[in-house]
Amino acid sequence: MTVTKTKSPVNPKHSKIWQTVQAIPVGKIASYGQIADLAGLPGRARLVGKALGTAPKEGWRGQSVPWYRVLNSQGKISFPLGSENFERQKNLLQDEQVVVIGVRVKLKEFQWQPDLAELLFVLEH
DNA sequence: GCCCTGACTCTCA
DNA sequence: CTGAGAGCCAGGG
Repeated sequence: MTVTKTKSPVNPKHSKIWQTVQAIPVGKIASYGQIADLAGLPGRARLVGKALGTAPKEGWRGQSVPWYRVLNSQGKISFPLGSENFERQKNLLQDEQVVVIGVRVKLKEFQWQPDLAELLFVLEH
């Protein structure tokens, strides 16, 4: 039969990224590149940023997408200092006991290091 | 299809 | 630490 042109409202790569981001535990953070790798999209860190920007505010599959737990590879917030988004992200992180010094977080202490179980969970989705 | 832009990252100075 | 340059890829004009 003719394939009815169902307009896909959701970019599959984006939803895959959202799911991966949802696996980040409370109080932990991950980098764009790290999420890209876990989502099976190595080298597409920039895509992660774009995906988070279009993430449904209502959440995905019944869960909110914790976009604020994603920072750049240096552990720094990727929004211009002083912007609304910058403040919003910083506040949300601090609400979860993540220490933000200036524009940065100490990766040594807060970067998410998924164990095998968490890894498999993400890969299945 | 070309050109520019961006919530990125890595390397080198 | 800062900055420049080069990869990188998806979107929009």
